[in-house]
Amino acid sequence: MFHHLEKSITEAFAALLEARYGVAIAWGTEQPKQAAFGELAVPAAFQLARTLKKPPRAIAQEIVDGLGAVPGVAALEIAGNGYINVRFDRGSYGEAVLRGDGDASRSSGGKLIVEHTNINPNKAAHIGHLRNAVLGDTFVRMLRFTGNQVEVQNYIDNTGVQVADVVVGFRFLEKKSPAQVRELIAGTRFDYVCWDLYAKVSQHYANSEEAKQWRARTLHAIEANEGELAELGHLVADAIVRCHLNTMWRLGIAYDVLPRESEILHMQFWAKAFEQLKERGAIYLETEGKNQGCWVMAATAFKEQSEEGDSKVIVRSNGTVTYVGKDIAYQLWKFGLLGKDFRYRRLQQEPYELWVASGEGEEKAFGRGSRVYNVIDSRQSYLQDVVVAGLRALHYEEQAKNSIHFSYEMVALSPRACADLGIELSEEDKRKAYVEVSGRKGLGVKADDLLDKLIEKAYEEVQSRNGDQPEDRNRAVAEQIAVAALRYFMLKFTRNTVIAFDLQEALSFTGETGPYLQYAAVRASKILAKLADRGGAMPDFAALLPREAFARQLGDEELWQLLLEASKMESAVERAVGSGEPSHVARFAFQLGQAFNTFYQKYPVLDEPDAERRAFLLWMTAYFRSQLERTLRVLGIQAPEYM
RNA sequence: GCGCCCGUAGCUCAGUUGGAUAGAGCGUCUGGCUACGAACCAGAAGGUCGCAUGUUCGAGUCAUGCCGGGCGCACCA
Repeated sequence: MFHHLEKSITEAFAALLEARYGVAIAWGTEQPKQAAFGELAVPAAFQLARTLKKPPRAIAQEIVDGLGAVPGVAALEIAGNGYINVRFDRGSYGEAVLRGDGDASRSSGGKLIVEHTNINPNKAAHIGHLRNAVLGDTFVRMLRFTGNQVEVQNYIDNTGVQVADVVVGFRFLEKKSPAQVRELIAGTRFDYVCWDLYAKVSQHYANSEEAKQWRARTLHAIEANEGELAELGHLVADAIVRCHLNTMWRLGIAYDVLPRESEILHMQFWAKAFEQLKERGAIYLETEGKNQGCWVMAATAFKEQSEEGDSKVIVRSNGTVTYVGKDIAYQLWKFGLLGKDFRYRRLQQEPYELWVASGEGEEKAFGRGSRVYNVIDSRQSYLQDVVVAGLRALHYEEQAKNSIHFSYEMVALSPRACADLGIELSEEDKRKAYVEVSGRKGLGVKADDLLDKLIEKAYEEVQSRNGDQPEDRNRAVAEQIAVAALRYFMLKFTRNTVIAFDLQEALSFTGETGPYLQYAAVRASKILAKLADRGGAMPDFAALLPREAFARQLGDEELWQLLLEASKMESAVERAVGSGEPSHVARFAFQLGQAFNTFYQKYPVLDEPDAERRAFLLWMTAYFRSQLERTLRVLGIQAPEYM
């Protein structure tokens, strides 16, 4: 509701400023520093003071006089040096919230594509991957909440070096046949087995020339899709993808489609992109220097300052394409610009509808987005710049502008967390503020381990408070709490903050955490449940609470502030979409939880003797619960029935 | 060397695109369960917003320069 009224007030101001001063820009509104100043502050007079050469206060007075009555506004006050503070008409505001004004989400233009997760399918997912997936999934939920059509893609690099490394481990170090690997897949935590094997292989490379040849051979076999090595590659990648999908689904994370590197390769996506790039002069064949014989893109395309002859290799001198080249082809496909498409087959084992790219199968309308968000960590910003430059060099200016690198900083481990996890650190690492996770060194926290640990801890808590409930029910609640704790922890930091992962902090259920939010929602539900227990029915709020009743009840300053906070949910999500910051939704959710807990503490709803007040407090409770649950849903957190 | 990011309370972090008296969680200290469940609430202590210039009515926020830290800058992905 808040954003609804805010918008109409902003428009009223803008119309007046336009008519009176010929200023076309709609000055934004702000939150007053103190709640006592009112609900909105308009600083327009400050900006106008410069051009009009008049004191801001005098201008503010002119604006207020000229504006007259604005619907929904009780008073306009001039404060400080020239702020115009707006006070809402509380009665009509309450009535409008009850009616549900402004709750409907608007829909916008074309389809948005969000690509996230993108984990190499060669080992278990770790906390770094979790940040990517949770950020991406939450952003998707935010976009959908604000009425956008969104397609979620999870790109699978099933033919890359990392998969090859694990195949090398199975085939050459452990001498395993495809049949034996199949047994491992069926009988073990296969992603965990590969986690260890990958670290072992990486170590082996350091002192073995022979191993490096194994790698080259394996990579070639996988790319050509021939022989036992290629078979092993498929086995490993497909099995690990399934593990990743399971891990992510535990957190409520789902995808629409899995484009795969193998199809990009075998369906000649690159060849098509290569034609375009050559044709339009986006890349050229280098004839001299260190990159002689390579097709390169000039650095001037993607760098502000670049040295003479500086360039990025797209096609190697041996004719093979680099990762960036493939990524350009893939990005073109996402916008429907490639002139080629995948076929798809449905993955039957998944609990939701999911399609995977395939050489043959059904045609589907995936891709063809109007805007593309790539959730990729900030270390790859250079490569993302090159991809965008590729589009620009092909004269796809519009699509280049709509290619958004949704970047985030890495998750590292605090030295204390390493100690907690029994990870040995070098003297150098111990002195650092944090230590980078490394799959090659096997250094990190597996996503499922962390989740299991959280569930175990949550279960103890739930069990101690709800010993009378059936065990499986408590178990389900514990899982919801663990997911909330984990997701909230990943979301509470802004994207460009390096998270120094601390196990003890991540395991905490008190303070600014997911469970805190769930607890507020549970408390709200409990009041309403208790009402039913005592034989009371939910009143007809519309009949009991006319505008005058709202005006009376909301005369209580504290209750007014609480209602105001709850009604800001929609505008909080919209602002967060605008700034591209899921953490803003998380932060709002926490404030909302705090507001409800204050309400809960101060106003005993069911014991309220006055009939109108009781109805009002009950309505507030129901409204709070609804807003809390809606916000949690955007964060991908469930509200348990009890906890 | 070049590019990007960061430096705010003891610790971990916010700060709504330049606005009014810089906030939260954790930790510390004090108080609150005869319950709509205390995974909570109320309160206290805690700040030279890295340093220095500048821009203007106004700077944690913008510019420049330093200091300190991180990450990139492959014919790897």
